[in-house]
Amino acid sequence: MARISKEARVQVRLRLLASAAQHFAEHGFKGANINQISVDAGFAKGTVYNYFSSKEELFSAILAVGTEETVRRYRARDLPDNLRDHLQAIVEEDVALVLEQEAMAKVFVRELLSSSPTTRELVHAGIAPLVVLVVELLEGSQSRGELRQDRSATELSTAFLGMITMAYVQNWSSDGRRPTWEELPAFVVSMFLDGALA
Amino acid sequence: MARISKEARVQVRLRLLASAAQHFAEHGFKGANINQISVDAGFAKGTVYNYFSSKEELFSAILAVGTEETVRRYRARDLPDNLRDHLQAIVEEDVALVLEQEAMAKVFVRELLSSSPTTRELVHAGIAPLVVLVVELLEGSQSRGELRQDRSATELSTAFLGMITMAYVQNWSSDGRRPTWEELPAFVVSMFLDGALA
Amino acid sequence: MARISKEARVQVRLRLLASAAQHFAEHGFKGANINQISVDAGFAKGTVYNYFSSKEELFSAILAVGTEETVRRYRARDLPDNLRDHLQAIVEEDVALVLEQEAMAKVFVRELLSSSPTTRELVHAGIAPLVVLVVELLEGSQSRGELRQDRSATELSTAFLGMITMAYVQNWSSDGRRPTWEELPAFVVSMFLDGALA
Amino acid sequence: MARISKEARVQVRLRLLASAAQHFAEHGFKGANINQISVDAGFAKGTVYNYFSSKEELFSAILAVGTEETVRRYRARDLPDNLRDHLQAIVEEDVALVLEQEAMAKVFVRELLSSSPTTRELVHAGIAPLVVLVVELLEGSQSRGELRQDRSATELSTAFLGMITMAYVQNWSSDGRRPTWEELPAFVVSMFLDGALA
DNA sequence: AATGAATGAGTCTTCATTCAT
DNA sequence: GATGAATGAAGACTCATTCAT
Repeated sequence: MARISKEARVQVRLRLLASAAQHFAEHGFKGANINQISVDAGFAKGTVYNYFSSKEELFSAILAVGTEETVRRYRARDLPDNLRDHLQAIVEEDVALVLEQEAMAKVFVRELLSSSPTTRELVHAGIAPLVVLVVELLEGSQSRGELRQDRSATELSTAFLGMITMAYVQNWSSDGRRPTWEELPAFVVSMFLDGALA
Repeated sequence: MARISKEARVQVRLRLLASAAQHFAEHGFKGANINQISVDAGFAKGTVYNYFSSKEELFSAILAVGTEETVRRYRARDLPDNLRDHLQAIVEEDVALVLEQEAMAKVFVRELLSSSPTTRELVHAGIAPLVVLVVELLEGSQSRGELRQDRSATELSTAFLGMITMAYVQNWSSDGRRPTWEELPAFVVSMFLDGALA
Repeated sequence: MARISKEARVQVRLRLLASAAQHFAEHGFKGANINQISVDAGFAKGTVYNYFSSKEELFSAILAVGTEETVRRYRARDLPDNLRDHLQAIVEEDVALVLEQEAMAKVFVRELLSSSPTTRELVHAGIAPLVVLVVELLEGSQSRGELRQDRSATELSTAFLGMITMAYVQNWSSDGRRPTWEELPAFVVSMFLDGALA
Repeated sequence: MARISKEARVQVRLRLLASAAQHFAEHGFKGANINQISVDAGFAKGTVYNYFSSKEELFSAILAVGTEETVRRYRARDLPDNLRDHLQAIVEEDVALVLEQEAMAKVFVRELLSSSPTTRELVHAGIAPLVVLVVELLEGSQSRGELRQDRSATELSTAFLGMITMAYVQNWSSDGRRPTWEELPAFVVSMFLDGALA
């Protein structure tokens, strides 16, 4: 019974994580209710504790999912040697993932300002893969003279990721009106590279 | 200890608001502790309730401060007829205010994603003055052909304000390393108008 | 200024007592709010404490009013030598007083079952004058052979006062429909003396 | 400690109700302490909330017990066709029940004057079965010409039930001296039917 | 492994009481 | 003497966590 059991265990874990992400996204860490998370995942109150030893651990598990998958999917694509296409591919893959895991994405944004050092580190660790990828990309471009040099690649990446994040927030806050998820990648990349000037 | 002057009452209120902003910013609405807010303001735990009838009302009072002051200070300045200077003035004044009221600013950012409709409305109402100002400015510029026309002024303002917000978050998260508060306005405006390309 | 001052003090005290009776009657001892009592009496929060040293003392002062006045008014009347008329006079005077001090009367009834020994004693002391009067009256009647002898005058008085009390409760609970205050004395006395049989 | 039997759950509920009745009877609704109720029932302070969602609901549950059982027991008896015996049977059964559920009975009496409309309605609903029974009995007697006709059956029932209630109060207040529980039914019925006259 | 009853620390809120003005 | 700001004990209620079944 081992294998099936193991597989089943993973499935239960995923259901719990999905439910938890939903609650943490909507109510914050303190406001989320562990028992309700369990119930909404289709189990009884205590069941979370068979998979996570505490609320903190459950929360960490969500942040641990992170942006690795975004990077993996981006790398799996075959792209022309062109910064604009690469950046757009990144945003496209991130949007795709955010749409799949909307709740988890919201948790990240929500906890960006958390005071708890632990939480902050988890958030930073979670988005690190994406940050590293973008910084490397921009550094390469800078060294080829394609990008402005008055700002470090790190600063530029902050602006880029900031624009992505705020586009998400805007979309969530406006119930998905503008920019829509489809046009979001092109919009963000264009604003980032070309600026607003005519 | 009765019959303190009206002025004294206002001062107490401000101390409570400042303490509350700090706590809400650090721990979120649910995580903030009313008693601790009162104690950290230098009073006994029950004292908040002499000034605010509930945690909700205290929270609302913070968000009600809003961005009116930013707009007011911006309008008080005498600026050349130049989009770049106007945008930079806005960011400068906003940064100045954020530095004065850092905790309150964090509360806004933190609650952007709150699920409670009430909270979300309060946040939107709080930043409305700034949004209106920026949209008007960009619309004027668009009509003079200075800005790209493929995006609405509203979308462009989202990008602009998003970059400001994320620059704040970045600064807070990195303990003020880069971009520093001083160079932040020029950085944001340049990225917004000129883009990252060389 | 002494005399006027003294008079004024008494008036203030009475207003506070009246307001307090209202609150104690409606919400019970624990449920009554001292500050509200003061405000409803037309003063500021703390003012009660210039007249009563604690909630307990204020409460006691109400119960101390008692039934002396009922007895006094009854004795002031010139009545034929007839048990029925005497009993009816007692009820009439008590009803008159209850109508004047409805709130205080309700406090008595409400606290009949209070567990606090102090309160219970106060209630008993308050109604003692009336109990004594009725018992004496019934004893005299018994000694003249007018009343049944199988029950002590004390037991009979319990029945009599109980019927009065419950008639009040009934009247209050039914918003004064039946029995009305006017017909109440005759009804109670007749039920007590004659019974329900045809 | 999960999955206790249904029966066990009912037992816990009863223990909580008994403890609650005690507290509400002694201190009134506002004065009763939920935590203490739970502790005195032998549980931790929060346990009440696993069975009742609020203090109000717990209180209602007590009043909901009502006088149905008294009526049921009375109807189960085989009685001669005689008003006096029927009335006495009612009081006997009510006394029996009051002795079993003394605390709950006190709650009823205590809350008769409560200002909260909800509470008052609950009390009235609780005693309704008994009121209906007595009124029907008296109406039948009146139609057979056994009872005085100058008062409605409803008014007469008020007097009867009022005498019962006050006999209880008297007994509780005097620590059970007179009338004793045993002689109470005969006393009340005799006073009600025959009056005090010799 | 899942359940859900029990626990008890923790939090919002009320309010009797004090006392500076 | 009146005021009402400040206090802090107390209490209703929540919920993360434990653990017997």
